[in-house]
Amino acid sequence: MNIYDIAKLAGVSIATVSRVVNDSPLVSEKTKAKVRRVMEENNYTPNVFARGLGLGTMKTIGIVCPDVADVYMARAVALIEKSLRESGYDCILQCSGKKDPDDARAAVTNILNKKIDALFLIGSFYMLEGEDDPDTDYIREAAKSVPVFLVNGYVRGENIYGALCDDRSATEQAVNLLISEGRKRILFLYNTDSHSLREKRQGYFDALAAAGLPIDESLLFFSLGGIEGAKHDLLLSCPKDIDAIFAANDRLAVGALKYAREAGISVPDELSIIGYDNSEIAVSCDPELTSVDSMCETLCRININSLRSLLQGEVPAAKSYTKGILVRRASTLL
Amino acid sequence: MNIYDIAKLAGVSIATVSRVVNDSPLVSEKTKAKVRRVMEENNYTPNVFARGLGLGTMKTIGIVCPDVADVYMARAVALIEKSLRESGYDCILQCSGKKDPDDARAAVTNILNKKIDALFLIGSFYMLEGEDDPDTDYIREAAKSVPVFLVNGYVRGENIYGALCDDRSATEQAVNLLISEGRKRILFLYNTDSHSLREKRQGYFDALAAAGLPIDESLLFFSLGGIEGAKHDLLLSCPKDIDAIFAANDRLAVGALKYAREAGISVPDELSIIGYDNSEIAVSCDPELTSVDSMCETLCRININSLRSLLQGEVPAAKSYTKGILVRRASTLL
DNA sequence: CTGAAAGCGCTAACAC
DNA sequence: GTGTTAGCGCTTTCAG
Repeated sequence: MNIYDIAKLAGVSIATVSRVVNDSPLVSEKTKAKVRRVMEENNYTPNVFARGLGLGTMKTIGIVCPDVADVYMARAVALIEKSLRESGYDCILQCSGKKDPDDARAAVTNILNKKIDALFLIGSFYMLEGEDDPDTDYIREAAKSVPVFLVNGYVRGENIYGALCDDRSATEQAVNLLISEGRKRILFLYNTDSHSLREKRQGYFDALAAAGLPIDESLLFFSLGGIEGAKHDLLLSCPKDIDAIFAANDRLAVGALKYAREAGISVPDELSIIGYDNSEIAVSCDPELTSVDSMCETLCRININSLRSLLQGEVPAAKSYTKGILVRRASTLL
Repeated sequence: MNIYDIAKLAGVSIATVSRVVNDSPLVSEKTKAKVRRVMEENNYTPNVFARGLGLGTMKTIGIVCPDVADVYMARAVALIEKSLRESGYDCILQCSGKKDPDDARAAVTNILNKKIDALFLIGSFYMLEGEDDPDTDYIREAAKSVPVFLVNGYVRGENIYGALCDDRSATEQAVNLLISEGRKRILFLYNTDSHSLREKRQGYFDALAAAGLPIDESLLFFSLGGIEGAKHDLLLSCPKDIDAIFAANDRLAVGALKYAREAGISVPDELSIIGYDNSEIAVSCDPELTSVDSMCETLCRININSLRSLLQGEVPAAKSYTKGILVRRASTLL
């Protein structure tokens, strides 16, 4: 059932049917009604490919992220998908993997071929070494064909928009809290090297410096493998004299909590722990963990609004910030 | 830059270019190389819409689920996306919402218009009252145009495939464990009414019956609102004489754990708790919870394999089962 | 307000 | 091996 069939059945030309489909004001209400009836009777829907060919768009947006199974990204995808669907867009999702930046490039190249109308990149992973890193040139390249939106990231370039959580100051704030509780030997626990991580580390340094505390490289603790991995690694080689842990994500923080339990260290009396992301596992554990909310939804929303502005011919800000919020729970003292 | 441009630049006809694009054996290696070079120099990629129009497919598969922000579905989407990408398919994702079955219908209708090559439905939500529920007719309707695959679900019909976790027997097994530990007043804690839930409830009844324990309607405890909600509701009105809780998902189980902590009930000494889904929060809490692994990945994989078989002209089984696995941890006694 | 006809860029049957 | 050409189903001038 195509536009010709409908035209024939309705006794009009295909041009008229097309106009009805697109709700053009150039058609009389009468013929509109007639054509609509025929379309419904045959439950006709226009062929999206043909439509795409003619129009050059199928109203889809591309979402690329390292891994949807990650709760943070899943939340972002869910929100973006929902919002953009309300504006009539479908979403093509592509997970690019968490390791190799080259895979990111391949993913972007691939999804661009789908002639999407906009591209969302989720996670600071795509930011690499900073806003001007030449390794992100593929993003600038992509931006030549569609607007690109970074959720918790920004890359300088024409037609590129991004929103960032100020991880640096949020971390500084979190570490300040620990310091204000009298903590002096604060472990920085992390498991990746992303832009976001570097910002957190810097915030950690900032807080220490402001308090006149020494920066001790041995307090930067790297551990892969999630909850179990962190627990295991800490049991193996955590410096014994620490009195607090700032973890770059909640999974690590829970691992730290389990380490403390197993090592017979009481939390928060002997050891304070702060996590990051304010995810469900931060409230599943016991004691519940203080955690920094990295404002995933807010970042998504900023980008979505930028896209909406763009569609209306307005020019949105290229780069926006939001503050992380420290959500305080039992595992810090005060 | 289209096929005509490339043809001109390479000094061949568009047919030849098309053949090169599709790696047809009918072209000499020499001209193939020449055309390829021109394509690369201009980094030409064929227009997917035109291709779709001619071929009737753009090699995309549709994934519909109630909510990707849910960890279970996120895992499923991640796996399906990854596997099918390896086979050259892109994925369109659409979240249909968790409440209204009509939204599911709308989502399916919408995504079908995209001329997808297959449809995945994630979650037993879509199964409604059973395999033959007329309210799932829209799925049978969809199956007339593309094969439909249900992850943890099945609907009887031509061209419909599904894989289910045997939630009934897994639950029975879990409740049996509780009974074998001497528990007699076992609360059944739940928050939805899906096919899967009904199976769990039945498994719960089975275990009680087999052990000669009475079925007490007051032990069926409904609670919305996740961890906090469950804790709150239990504090308010949990029967005082229970000695175990079987929770239909880990979130509820953790809520139960928090309830016990707050009510001063020791786990597992006075109260055993078993969760469902074997998710990360079941190992974030303390004590870690025994939980049933509902085999999300396995169910996805079965469906993916069915699709692959179908593409090769084989006829896969319409309905498959997998067993849930009881993962035992500290919160049960033995 | 409506219709005729020229694309949109590609595939595939058919010639050579 | 390669080229010609007729669609695929829709949008959009351009006429009327």
